[in-house]
Formats: sequence, structure tokens, C-alpha cells
Amino acid sequence: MSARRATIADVARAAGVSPSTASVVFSGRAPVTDPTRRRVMDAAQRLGYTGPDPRAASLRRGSSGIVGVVVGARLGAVFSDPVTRLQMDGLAEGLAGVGAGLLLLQDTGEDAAGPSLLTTPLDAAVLVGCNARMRDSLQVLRARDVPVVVIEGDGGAGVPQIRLDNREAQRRLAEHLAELGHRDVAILTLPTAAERLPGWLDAAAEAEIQVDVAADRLAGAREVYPDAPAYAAGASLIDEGLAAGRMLLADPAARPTAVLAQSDLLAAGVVRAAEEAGLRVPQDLSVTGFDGVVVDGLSPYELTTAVQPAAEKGRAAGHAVAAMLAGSPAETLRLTCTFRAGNTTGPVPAR
Amino acid sequence: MSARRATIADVARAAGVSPSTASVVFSGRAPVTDPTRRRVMDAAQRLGYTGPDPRAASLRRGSSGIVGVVVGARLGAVFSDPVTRLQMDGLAEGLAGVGAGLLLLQDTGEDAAGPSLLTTPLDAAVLVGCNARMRDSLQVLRARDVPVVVIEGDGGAGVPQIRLDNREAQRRLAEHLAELGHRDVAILTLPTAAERLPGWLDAAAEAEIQVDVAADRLAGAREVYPDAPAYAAGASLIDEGLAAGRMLLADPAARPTAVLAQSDLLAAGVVRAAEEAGLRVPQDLSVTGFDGVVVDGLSPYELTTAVQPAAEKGRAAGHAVAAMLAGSPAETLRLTCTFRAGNTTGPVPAR
DNA sequence: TTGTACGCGTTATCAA
DNA sequence: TTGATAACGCGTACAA
Repeated sequence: MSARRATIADVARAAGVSPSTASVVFSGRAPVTDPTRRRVMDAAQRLGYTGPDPRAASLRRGSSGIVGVVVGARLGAVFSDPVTRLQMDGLAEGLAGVGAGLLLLQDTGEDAAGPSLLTTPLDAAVLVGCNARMRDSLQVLRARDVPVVVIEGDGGAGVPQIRLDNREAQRRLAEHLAELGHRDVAILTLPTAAERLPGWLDAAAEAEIQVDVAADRLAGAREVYPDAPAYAAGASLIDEGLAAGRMLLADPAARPTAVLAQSDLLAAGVVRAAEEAGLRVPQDLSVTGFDGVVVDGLSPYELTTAVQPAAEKGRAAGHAVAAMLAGSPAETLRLTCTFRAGNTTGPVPAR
Repeated sequence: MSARRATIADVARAAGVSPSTASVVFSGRAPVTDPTRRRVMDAAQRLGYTGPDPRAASLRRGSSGIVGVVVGARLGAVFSDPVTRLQMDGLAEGLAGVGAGLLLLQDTGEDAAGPSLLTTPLDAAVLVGCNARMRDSLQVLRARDVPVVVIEGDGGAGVPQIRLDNREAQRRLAEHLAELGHRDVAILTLPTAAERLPGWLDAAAEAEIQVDVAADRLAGAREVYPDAPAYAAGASLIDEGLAAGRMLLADPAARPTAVLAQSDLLAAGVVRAAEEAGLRVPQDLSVTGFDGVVVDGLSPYELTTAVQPAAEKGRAAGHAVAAMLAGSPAETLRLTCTFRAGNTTGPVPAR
């Protein structure tokens, strides 16, 4: 039809009213006579005008109605990782009252390709920890004065956080193994930094872990097993657990009797590695997980694990965001995990 | 610090250059002398300026770098429904090259609360069918000249679609039952319209189904069982399948020997209802699903179902969006499902 | 209740 | 390589 899109000014002109009146008709921010409203609506219809341009409105108003969720991994992980998924489900629920759109953002660093925290109009942001790059993201957002809530990470002063009792829950699992008599235990951690390859963690590397979740859980394990060897996985995936498990079980002489994995997926991989090596779980090898998610295809095994309230975490974050957008201060929250005994742990085997 | 945020104009003034030069320094859209660049960057740092305001840039540039995904259900369903989840995973992957953010949008209709299609700056949108409100959404978006791709639905002329061979696949399942000798079959459909309560579908209701997926699958079943009673579920959930299953199996005299469910989740619910009623599957009742997803807790049952390439659907939609954003026309695509025999179907029981 | 006038913060265009 | 200028489309004091 027309070369240029109709604007509210065009509509106003066509309706014979002033732009401000037309604006008010659409926003409903002030009373308008019925006939006037009708004239404006008619003109709009005639010109194919469907309402204020969101871009312009957003500029003028200073807000966009968009809440960003920043994840470190590839975007798809939000949908494939079970914990993140539950968290997002809860987040969507907690945010329902705000009526904001959820913008999934991947913070891959300097990647100039796409719009990141820098180029996207956000009213608020949720940083999902387990994200090595989180600290950088945080700085950017704070500089922009975007309200931020952090899930599973330390956002510093003034940033509401939603955290778990990772350390205590992991210690509880370690104590469980100790009670069963295990002394030769290996620890399999979540990734400890962005772009770090899987591998053994020496003392130096352990001191420099950048992912809070990994550090906290490791600290919990260390309270019971200060000297256990620790291996960092490349990602929280069954396949990574399998690969890591092969390393952990490679040397029959130095084989642990139990593995403390920092996630259920990793633990599932270790169980597979054990099967592969001809070891029975839990008779020859005990394995613990973390998260309490459903791992597909693991039956008849049920992991001994710490069940975390993942959906609840997301919901809490959503509420925190809602509060911040409403101008009230949001609280930092600490949720607790529950120990769940499965059939993947048992007494230490007699040598 | 300052009452007002620094703008690029402030930075330019402080650096002793023109606003346009400062703009170019940040956008990199034209060559700038090194000393000039440095002067601008220094001034920016001094003033705490962290880059162009996305809102203003978006207005001026006419694009926002945001791709919307419109779902009909509550937002959390994106993360909890297995098919949608896989689809989103694929979509994120297919869109990776574009570097756009994925904005999850819920189209609940007139809900004035939040920003929907009308108030959000979108460069493109993906409509996920199985969404009764889809047609309305589509109109809004087309009026706005937002490029649209539709997954599992009819977008009309000029709208690229990603579809399945729902009809053929469902017919294949029905034929499978027919081959096993079943004559008394009940059909359990997906929701057929927004806000319609669960219940039996009479001929009139069947003719007015607004959800394309439900209509197509039903049509496939009808080719084999033209007169089978059909019941519409309230949602694609195990619990809804259970509730519907109770209805379908309520009357021992009129009990079907097989149920064609339009989704695996519904089918799983029917299996549960059968167990509840003391019926053995498949000896007393055969059940077929649709989707081919993993249903948690269903073992030892494995549904006889049509496996759909859900992730592939998403990926294709992502590519279509990428193409449209690049100005090239996107193709409509039709993907095919695969029949998979499980252990939930068997020969018709002798009466 | 309606109209006028201005600013929101950028960026494209063109000229120098 | 840099600078001046003009939109981009809207909301909202303020005045009428």
C-alpha cells in the first residue's frame, strides 16, 4: 500500500485530532470522549495503523517490558538441561504477574555477532550462575543500572541472590559415604571455569575455581575428604560423566570405592563408565549425584543424591525481579536441599 | 553519581568531537583515527557511559535483534512440555547464526497486563501452533509487518510453515490398530480450542476445531475409524490423559478395546487410567500415543507411537527466520513422522 | 477535553 | 576522516 508505515501523527491528522489525543486513545491514560475515540480508531483502521511502535514507545517510556535471562551455556541448554529447565519453569511462573517477556540471552563474551547484554533493551535481568562468565555480565548490567538477580552465584553487595546450601548438602552426601566406610573417594566436579578443559584439579586450580556452585560443593566434600582427588568435568552431561568416569576408573590399582559427582547427569555417566569397566554399582563402586532430577534411561538405578528445589529457585528469582521492578528491595534467599538415598551407594567392598 | 545518565552527546562534548563521530566509535561503522577513538573512549569511561542505549538505537535503526517465540500456553509450558522443549532446543540452534535473542511470549489474548505482540519490539516471530489463539496473533504480526514463521499451523499465503505429516502418521497408527482387529476404538484429541473444557466432541464441534494439529490428527484417524467417538482433552498432560481415560473407560458395556491418543502424554495418562480400572495393557486395552518423547515413569510400557522430529522442526523454523531476516524468502517445510511399535498395542481381546 | 511543543538518545546522510 | 543536521515515532508537561 503505502511506502511508509503510518504513524500516530498520520492517524491523528486523518481523524482530525491532535497527536496527543490519538496517543491517549491508545494508551488509555486519560479520558477521551466516545465519538473522538471512535474517529481515531476508524482512522487507524483505515490507515492500517495497529498501535504505537514498540521501539519508540520503549524509548520514550524508558522501559521495554523485557526481562533477560542470561545463561552461560549455549541457548539450547536452557531447554535440555533438567535443572535449568525446572528453574526456568519456576521463573516463568514467578514472573507471571509482571507480564514481561522472557528474553533468553547467551553470554559468550566478546562475541560481536549477536545482541548481548549491551545491545538489548532490558528492564531487569536474571543471571543464572553455574556460569563462569557471570562476573563480567554482572558488571555490564550494573553499569547500565539494570536491576539484577543472581541464581546460584555471588553478585556482591546489593544484588539479591537465590542460593542453595550446596556446601552442607554435599557434605551430607560425603558423610553418607564415610558412614558406609569409604575412604578412597574421588570427586567429580562441575566445570570450574569458562573454557577450561576437563582434567584433574591440583591445589592451585582448586583455589581458583570461578564457578560458585562447583566451589561450594567441592568445599562441602572437602570437609569430609580433604585429600580426595578431584576431576573437573567439561560440562554437566551424561557423556562428560562417562568420559570422566573412564579416567577415574582407569587405573585398577588406584581405583576409588566411591565417586562423589556434583550433578546427577555426571553421576549417571559414572555409573555407565562403571558398567563399562565391569564394575557393579553399588557393590564395587558407590556413586552419588546432586540435583535430584530424573535421568532418563538410568533405571534400575536410583541415584543417591541431594534433591534441590530447582523450580522453587526460579520462582523465587521471579518474585525478586517483580519486587525490584516494583521498586521495592528484593531479598536474598537461601534454599535447602534434601538428602535422598538411592541404590547407587553401599558399604565399601572388602578388598 | 550523576542525576542523569550520560548520553553519547555528553561523551562527544567531553571528548571534543561531534556526536556522530562518537557514535561511529561505538558502532564501528566507519573508520576512525586512533587518537580520536581513544579520546572518545576515555571520555566515555570518565562519564560512566557504557555504550548506546539499546532503546534509542533500536528506534533509529528500526530493528531490535529480538526474535519472539509465541506460545499459547503459559510460559512455563515451554520448559515442561517435552515436544515444545525439543522444538525450542532446535530453534535456538537454528537461530544461532543470527545472534538474536529469543523472547518468549505468551499470547493470552486481551490480557492487558503485560507486553505482548503489540508492545514488544520484534524483528521476527515464530508462532508455535497447537495454539488456538494463533490466528489472532498472526493477524497482529502481519499488520505490523513482522516476518513470521509458523510451526504446526496454517499461516495462510506467504507465511512459511514448518509442519508434520500429522494426518498420515495418525492414519498409520489407526491402521495398525485395525490390523490388530480393533473395531471399538476411542479417540483422545489434543485441546481443540482456547479455553474449551474437556469433553466429548460431537460432529458440530469436530467441524470447528481451531487447532490445526488436533484437526489433522483427527482427520487421519477418521480415515480408518470414521465413527469412533472422540473426546477432547483439556491439555496435553498425563493428568489430563488420566482424567479423560477415566471417562473413556467408565462404562464397561461401551468400553473401547483401543484408544488413539493424540500425544504421548495423553496416552500415558490413559495407560494409568487402564491400570486403575484393572485393565491390562495391551491385553485388555491397546493405547497409541503421538510424538515419540520420553515419558517419565511409564516403564515398563513403551508406547506404540509416531515419532516426530521435534528438534528438527525447531531448527527448520530457526533457519526460516534467519532467511527472512536476511531478506531471502523462506521455504515451507513438511517433515515426516516415523511409526514406532511399542508394547502398548496388541490383538483385540476375545470377548 | 484538546492542542502545542519539546525531548527521549541514536544514527544515516551528506557535505566539508 | 570528521561534523552538522535531520529524522526515528512517541509521550507528556503545559497551556488553552
